[in-house]
Amino acid sequence: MTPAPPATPAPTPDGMGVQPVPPRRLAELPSWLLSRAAGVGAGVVGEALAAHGVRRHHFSVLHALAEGGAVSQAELGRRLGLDRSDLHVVLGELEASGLVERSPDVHDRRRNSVDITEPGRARLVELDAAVDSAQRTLLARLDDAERAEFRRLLVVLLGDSIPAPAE
Amino acid sequence: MTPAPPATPAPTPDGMGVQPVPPRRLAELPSWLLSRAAGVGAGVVGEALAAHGVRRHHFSVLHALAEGGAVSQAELGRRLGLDRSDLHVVLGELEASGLVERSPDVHDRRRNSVDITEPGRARLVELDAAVDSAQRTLLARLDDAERAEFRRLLVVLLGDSIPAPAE
DNA sequence: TCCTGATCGTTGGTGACACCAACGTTGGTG
DNA sequence: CACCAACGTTGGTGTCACCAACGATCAGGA
Repeated sequence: MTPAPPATPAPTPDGMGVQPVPPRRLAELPSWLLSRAAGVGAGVVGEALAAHGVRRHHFSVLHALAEGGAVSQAELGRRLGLDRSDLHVVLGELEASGLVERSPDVHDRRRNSVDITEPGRARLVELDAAVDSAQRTLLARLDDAERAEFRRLLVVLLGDSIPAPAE
Repeated sequence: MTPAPPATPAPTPDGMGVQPVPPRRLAELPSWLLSRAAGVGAGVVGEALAAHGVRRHHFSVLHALAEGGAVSQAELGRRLGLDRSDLHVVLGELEASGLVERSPDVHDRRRNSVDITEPGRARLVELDAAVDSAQRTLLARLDDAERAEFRRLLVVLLGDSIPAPAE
């Protein structure tokens, strides 16, 4: 297929506005498309969250705590696929904002028990709405059936590499 | 929707090996799944390329040049959705490796005409093989029909936001 | 009991990638 | 000529992923 058109012999004044076309080979690569789509997704979601003063990791942490209750930092990192060191910073910021609480674990003094606060839950409600809106923006070009199938394929593709790609 | 299951009352000894489970809410978010999948893709592709001494941007640039012929740096950036400044670095590395050539544009002295070299084309053959292999790894859990549909959905989702999400 | 190894939180660093601001140079236009 | 746009370049910021090391703590076996 594609007998390889001998490279645009067209003059292509280079600067003009035919609109930029990526190399065909890249536009066919699943990994490239995936990276682009993820970039768009991170953009719209990040923007939506930034309007409420948080980043994506903060949102993830708040949800993990809201759903799973108080856990240690290490366990939190395991569930979200986040490195302990990165989590340390995120938790510091969340704690400074009063959205989470860190308290020493009475059963194991190595651990910090982290939990979401009431202000954290309140903030999470706003964030959820913003993120849902961002999802709609992201998936705007897909109909309902396509959205469902898209999500299904992503889940299948990821398989057990959720949440931590690292072995 | 989602009447909010009252948070796992299960004790969950926290440290134990049930395998980390991300919050349900996140596992349903298309943007989150997308980000994860893109991370996995970037991982396998990046690893494959690193074995040949290049990163993903180098691969993109080489392909753009191989398909489109010599172009200016700015036009290259437009086609690939890369910032001029980032491209500057990438081109410097590629030129140092002898895979591309920069020469002043005779018709417009502002521009550099960038083209791929013969060693560049040779390297690209290796890179293509490695990247194809990485795609197979990435899509291993999807059958042929699913892979086609997955790619189609990505293209539809991206719409005209290829290659530059930035307006 | 003591020793050993694993886990915890913390600190500090690296690399890839996206994006932005500014500069001097050059081209095109009024 | 004066002006603005585009070019390549330099230098910076922010997000995210990942890694190495430290002291403190816990659990298990000798």
